[in-house]
Amino acid sequence: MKQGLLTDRQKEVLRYRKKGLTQQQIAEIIHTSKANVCTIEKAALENISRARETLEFLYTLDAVHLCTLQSGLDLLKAPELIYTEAEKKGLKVKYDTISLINRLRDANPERFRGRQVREDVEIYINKDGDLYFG
Amino acid sequence: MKQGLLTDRQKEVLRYRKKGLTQQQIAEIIHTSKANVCTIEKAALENISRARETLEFLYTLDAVHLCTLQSGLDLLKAPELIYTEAEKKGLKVKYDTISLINRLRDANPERFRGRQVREDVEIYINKDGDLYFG
DNA sequence: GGGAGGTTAAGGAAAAGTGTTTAAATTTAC
DNA sequence: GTAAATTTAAACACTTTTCCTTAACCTCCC
Repeated sequence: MKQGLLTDRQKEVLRYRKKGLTQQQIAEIIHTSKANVCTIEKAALENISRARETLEFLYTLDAVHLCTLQSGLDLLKAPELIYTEAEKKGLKVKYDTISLINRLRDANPERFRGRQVREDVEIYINKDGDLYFG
Repeated sequence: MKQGLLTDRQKEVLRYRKKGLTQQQIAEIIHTSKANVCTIEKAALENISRARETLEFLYTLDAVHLCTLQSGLDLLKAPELIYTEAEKKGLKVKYDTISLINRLRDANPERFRGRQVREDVEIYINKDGDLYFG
C-alpha cells in the first residue's frame, strides 16, 4: 500500500531544493523554521541512502559469507584476509588490493576511521568474485 | 546511522528462503510460528518495493509535470493525451503507443483495472522523453 | 479427507520514524 | 569580520513499523 520511503514533506523539500531555493526560502513557503527544513532534507537524503543500501543487499543474497573484518582491524590487512578466505572457497576476488580498499571505504565510509575498522564488517562474495558488505 | 530498510529478522528470512527452505522450516530454525515467518517475509518484500519506488522518485526530480490521468479514464486514451501534452512542451515521448501502455501498467499495476484508471496518476517527463509516474 | 505450504486477520507490546521547536554551532560567501 | 546558509542536538508528541501469538482459511496434491 505504502508508497516509497519519502514522506510528502520530504519530497516537497527536495523539489524546492532542486529548483535552487535556499532552506530559508523553503521554510517561508511551507511555514516552518529553516532548521526544520534542514532536518527534513537530511532525513530525505538518509532515506535515499537507505533505499540504495536495501537494493544493494539483494546482491548479497546471491553471495556467501566470506569473513568478518573485526572492529579495530587495520584496513591495510583486510585484503590479505579476504584473498586468503576467497582462495579457501576456490573463488577469485574481482578487485586488486588498491581497488579493494577503496571499495571497502566507499561502501561504508562511516565504518572506518583512518586505517582502522570502527565496527565489524561482514564480507560476502558471489561466484563472480564481487564483494558485498553487511 | 541506520543501515538499509530491512531488519535483521527480515534479512534472515530472505536468506533462508533463497536457500529454498519452507516457511515452516525457517519457523523452527528461528523459533517462531510459520505465520510469523510469512509476515516477516511479506514485510521484507514490501520494503524492497518501497526502496525501488524511492529511487524511482529521484528521476521525477529531473522531470516536469506533464498531465494527470484521472480516475475513470480509459487507458487506451492515455497515449493521445500524453503525446499532445508533450508536444505542447516541445518534448518527444520516448515510447510508442504500445510501449507506453505497457509502461503505464507495469509501473503501477494496482492503479489500473482492465482498461480503466482506478486512481489519479501524475505523469512526469524529462528532457529525454522518459516518463515517470507519481 | 488430510497433509504441506502458504496467507490472512486481530490484537498487543516494544521500537523506530516523523515533524516540530528552540537554541547553539559550523560553514560559506562577500 | 559579518551576515547568510546550513548543520546539529535535545526534547516532545504522534504515528508507524516490527515481531509476536493464536486461530482461521486457501490451494494443491496424494
